[in-house]
Amino acid sequence: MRKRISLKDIANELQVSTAVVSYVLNNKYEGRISEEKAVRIKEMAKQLNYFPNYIAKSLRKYKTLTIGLIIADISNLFYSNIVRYIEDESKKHNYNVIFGSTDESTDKFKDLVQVMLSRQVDGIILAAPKGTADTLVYLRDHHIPFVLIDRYFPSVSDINTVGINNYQASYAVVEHLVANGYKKPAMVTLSADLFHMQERAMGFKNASMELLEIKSPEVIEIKEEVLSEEIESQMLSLLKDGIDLVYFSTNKIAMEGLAVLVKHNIKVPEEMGIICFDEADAYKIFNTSITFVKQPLQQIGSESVEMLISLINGNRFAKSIVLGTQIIAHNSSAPHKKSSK
Amino acid sequence: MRKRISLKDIANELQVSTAVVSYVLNNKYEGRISEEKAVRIKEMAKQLNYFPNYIAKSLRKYKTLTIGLIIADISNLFYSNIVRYIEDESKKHNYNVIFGSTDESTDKFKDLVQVMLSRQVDGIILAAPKGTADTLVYLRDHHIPFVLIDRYFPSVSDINTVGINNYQASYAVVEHLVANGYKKPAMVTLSADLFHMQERAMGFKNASMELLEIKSPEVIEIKEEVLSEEIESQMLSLLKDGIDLVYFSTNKIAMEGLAVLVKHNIKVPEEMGIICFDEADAYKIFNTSITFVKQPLQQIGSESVEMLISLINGNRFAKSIVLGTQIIAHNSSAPHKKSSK
DNA sequence: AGAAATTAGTTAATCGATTAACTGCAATAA
DNA sequence: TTATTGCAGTTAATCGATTAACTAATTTCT
Repeated sequence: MRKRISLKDIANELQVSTAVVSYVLNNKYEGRISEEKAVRIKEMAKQLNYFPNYIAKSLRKYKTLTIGLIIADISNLFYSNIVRYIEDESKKHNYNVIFGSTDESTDKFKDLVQVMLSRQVDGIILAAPKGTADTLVYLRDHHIPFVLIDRYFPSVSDINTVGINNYQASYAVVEHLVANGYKKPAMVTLSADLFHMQERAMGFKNASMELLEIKSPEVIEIKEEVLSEEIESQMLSLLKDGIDLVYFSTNKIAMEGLAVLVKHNIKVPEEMGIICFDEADAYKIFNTSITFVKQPLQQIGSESVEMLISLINGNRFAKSIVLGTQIIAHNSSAPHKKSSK
Repeated sequence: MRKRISLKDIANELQVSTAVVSYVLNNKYEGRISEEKAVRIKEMAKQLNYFPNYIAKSLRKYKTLTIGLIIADISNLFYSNIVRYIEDESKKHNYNVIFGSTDESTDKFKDLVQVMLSRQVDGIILAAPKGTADTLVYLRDHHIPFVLIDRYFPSVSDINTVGINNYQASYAVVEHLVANGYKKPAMVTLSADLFHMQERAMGFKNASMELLEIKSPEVIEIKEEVLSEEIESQMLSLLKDGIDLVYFSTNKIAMEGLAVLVKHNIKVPEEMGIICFDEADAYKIFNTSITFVKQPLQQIGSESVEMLISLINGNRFAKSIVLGTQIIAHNSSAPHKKSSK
């Protein structure tokens, strides 16, 4: 089948040992091998179309130049974007990426970690699902380089993370909507098992209480599995209750929620203001331009790769990077009709 | 750092050779090793938390259980969906996926192929960009298992492909629009370097000529780099020219095109009917439900993996799988006002 | 009883590349 | 002249797992 050229082939061809060939092709031959021979070896390598066997290299060097990437779902817009940035940054450092999706399943996650380790990845970037603190502790205690992205596990100390300040992001959303005259906002979110989602909700709640003096801010939690069935009635009842702006906590929820507005021909922002978490190309086909919270996806990607590589290279200092978010204001949260200066 | 348990550790612990341990843990010990010893080895393996080193396994067995996946862009909806199906199917067969994006660049593609080969992937699933026929020939002639998806290279024979009939898909689009009373359709597509895109356009052209007796069917080609700038004027001039339906040839174009319709408040389908290629979750936030051509993404994913694995396992018969598409009819191409029975 | 077969293992080469430690030889220094 | 240094390589162990070929003891068959 596939008979690739090995160091030995080059060595045989030129009647030298494999050692010289290895030295030369790795440019570690100064003061060892004559320039003349080095040149001939390089030429022969090119002529035979030699490419090193990374598997053999890896076995010997204990480095695979491979990063494991574990996310919730590669087909999810948010992740596929981050993944692209991680891919690009990894390539810059000559690393490859092997990935897997958890679908937020603890079991799948643990399997994936084990698979990655069996394949001797040099490190792992992961968005861990709930209930996996023990795995993170295991990785940490075994000094396996990893970076937690997007998520937080406050119960696990001394780990490396890259993410955003979800509390603050939501707080800023409320500040924005208050500034634009909205008085009765609601948040629609997924049933919050994950800490960062809880933070996102807390930011909204606290800001609503503090800035709008709402005693019990409206936060609707919907289970992911029944999202598309339940969101319609929930949205309609929010409208009936006089909610003047809805804040969707993720892209996916936003799509479903906006679909309800379209279906019932609810005017945005006149009847209901809208703010979404995360950017989407698709927002532009909605009839009103959408205000959204923009996460620095590229930075999350590049910082996490850099951090991981620094860990791989022996850095032992736990570090958390918290990146800022931006509110990109558009018409869906434009100054409210009922507002008055 | 990371000191993983090896076969040797288990062997030392039990004062046996590594061979027995290997035999036992691979369940190849019937008639070789006593059941009693086998049990003790398995227990010890569990106790020491042994996991095999796949790098060593790979080097020895010439199999990495890894599939290389090369696509245009992982952050593109179409690919991220396919990738997810490929991931799932691969996992079923105990394969892992290592991937890379080409951005339709010939150089990046060739680099990626070389990287994959250096990493000794067992096979490659690829959506090759234009100008890479030579690489495909190289792979074919070196008997490196690979499956071409989505794209076609008619100049390269005897290769394995999984895709759809683009010509037919477009032809069916025209049949549909004719049945609904549209008379003057246009197609908006990307500048067509790629054969499958040319096919998509040809299907539209020929069907328009044959079914609508249009002498020179309107096919607007836009370069990807200037898509968002140019599409607006193009769409408006189509409207002015009395075009009654626009057929977008990809998801990305559709998003941009629909955005123009929203911006100018053009009524769909009254002023202009719409048909898109490919599904998108986001269509539901458009003010009219969208008619689209549905590709069998899951099948493309699973068939390509199965085909690749069959090649890896020694199958040498070139095979092309052409999957059917469906038109999912919605309001954006509903019977036209000017139409009459 | 002696040959053949079965059982229960061991030995050692191998996959491809790396690299510490060594060998000769020539040139330079003391 | 002898010792030291530099040059140009080679040798062989190693990474971890696999597996063909072997050994040695016991059992079965005729």
